[in-house]
Amino acid sequence: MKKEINPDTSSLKLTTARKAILEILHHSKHPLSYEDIKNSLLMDKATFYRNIAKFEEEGLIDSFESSDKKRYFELRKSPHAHFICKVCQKIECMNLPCTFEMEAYTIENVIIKGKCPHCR
Amino acid sequence: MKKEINPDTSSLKLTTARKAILEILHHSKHPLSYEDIKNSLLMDKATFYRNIAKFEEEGLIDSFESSDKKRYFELRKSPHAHFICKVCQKIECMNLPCTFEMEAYTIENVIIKGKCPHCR
DNA sequence: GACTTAATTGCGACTGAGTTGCACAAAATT
DNA sequence: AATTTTGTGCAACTCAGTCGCAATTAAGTC
Ligand SMILES: [Mn+2]
Ligand SMILES: [Mn+2]
Ligand SMILES: [Zn+2]
Ligand SMILES: [Zn+2]
Repeated sequence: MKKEINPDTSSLKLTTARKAILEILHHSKHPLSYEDIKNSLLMDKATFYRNIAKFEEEGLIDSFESSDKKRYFELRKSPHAHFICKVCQKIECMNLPCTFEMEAYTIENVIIKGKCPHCR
Repeated sequence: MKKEINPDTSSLKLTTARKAILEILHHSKHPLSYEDIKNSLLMDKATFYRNIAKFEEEGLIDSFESSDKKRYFELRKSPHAHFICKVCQKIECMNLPCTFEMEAYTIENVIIKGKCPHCR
């Protein structure tokens, strides 16, 4: 029997490396960078980034760049904005709907930067 | 007579390099990266980035990172969000107020990513 | 104007997150 | 089992941005 991550749409094999990445993202309350998790990973960083790219193509995860020049990854869930503190760099998932009146645009990602309650 | 960029708060000398950067930013309708303007600049890129850092300390300009891993700069004006198209990478200043209910947070920057009217 | 000095600059070397080429390994297909 | 496709480790690479340092320049004082 073929083991796949998303049998309906995907042709990705469910490898040890992929399971490890998805497992870690699954257990995190906020987006993570490669730096954040490299010590928990046995795979090479090229493998990590290549799998991240595949996951993103499949719509399994989302990512964005922070002000620290790193990319942050999380499993795709219901759309929500992210807050990045410019002082402590902490990233938080914000569960406010924040609708914009931008008819002609497709919004995929909202990032709010500023100072968190601790840092201001 | 002392020539300063912002006589009240700044100790920055008004050099040719600084005038050139501010002049270019002043005439742009949207944020620019170093890449965007390097051909119009005579200064070294180290000089450019060092001056950008000073301007930012002084609150003269704002910046943010796009998905293309470049930083974009613009003169500080009335607060507004930016839209970045994930397909064509075009950056637009959005003049919608978009208020969030985030009492304890200080919002300095809002970036919306998605697909622009042309690309979706 | 000429003199002084701290701020600014150009240059080249460096950094570090992310990417790529390639040969080898593991699945899947026949 | 042989072939084809997909995934992996390793090392080399890319490229926006940074840094150390010696040379230059803006601005204050005479
Ligand atoms: Mn989130
Ligand atoms: Mn703007
Ligand atoms: Zn903070
Ligand atoms: Zn577009």
